[in-house]
Amino acid sequence: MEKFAVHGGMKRSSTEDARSPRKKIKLESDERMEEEEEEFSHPVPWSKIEAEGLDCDYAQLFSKEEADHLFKQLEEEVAYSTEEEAKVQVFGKVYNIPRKQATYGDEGLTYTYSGVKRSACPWTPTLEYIRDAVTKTTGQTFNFVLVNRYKDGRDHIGEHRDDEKELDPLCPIASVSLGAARDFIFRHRDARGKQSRRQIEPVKLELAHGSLLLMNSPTNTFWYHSLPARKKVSQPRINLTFRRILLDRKK
DNA sequence: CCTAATTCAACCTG
DNA sequence: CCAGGTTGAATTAG
Repeated sequence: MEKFAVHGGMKRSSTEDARSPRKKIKLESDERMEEEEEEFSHPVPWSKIEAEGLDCDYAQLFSKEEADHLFKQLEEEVAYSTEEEAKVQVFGKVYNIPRKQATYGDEGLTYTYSGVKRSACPWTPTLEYIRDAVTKTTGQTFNFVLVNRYKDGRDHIGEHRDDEKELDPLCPIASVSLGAARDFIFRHRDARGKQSRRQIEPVKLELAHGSLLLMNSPTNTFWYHSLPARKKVSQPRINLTFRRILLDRKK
């Protein structure tokens, strides 16, 4: 079978990379974090992940220490939907989703997940901090984040595309991983099903603690992705997918 | 008529 | 042969 895609390779940032140890994160409860100007560009080595119709960039955004701290903060701050609220109905059957979810974002934004519309909670300090770190390294801005928490290797998500109508199709989706490393698998839409006319290998990654995966257009048009169960994983993982949601044109 | 996310079973691999 | 991974089929209402 195919090896996992190689990390490290070409870089994307213009600067001469080199891991400058980044400043420690301090999240004092009432202190608004002001980022200094010198923090504006974070030079981070990127690896490019490419296939037909697939275009992703992967980087280690946070050091282990920073990522540990952020994980802890999120464990305290994030309020997930209850099992009751998160039930999903497909083909007439009701399921508990095998993970926990929360939605945060700018005021008034709503997110629809398999028919259920929920409004975004206001940003927490840690989520804002991470959002801004992503913006600094990518130049992209986001108004929404979907938080998924996988309590161990049995929690997972099946193959899907992030093709919700309300998403800005040209804005990349930025996926930040904290906690246990998990496999992440892309499959081309034409390579699925019994008599798929095309034989396209899946693209497999491992998403590390503190990493950032940018999924650029048109990846989501052609490729499904999943986070499969991994029985040997016993620790939790929190995934943040930052998105740009188009504002509803109110009539 | 079209669209849904998950479970499960069957097959594959080490 | 077992455990675990991978794939595809099944599943129903609005």
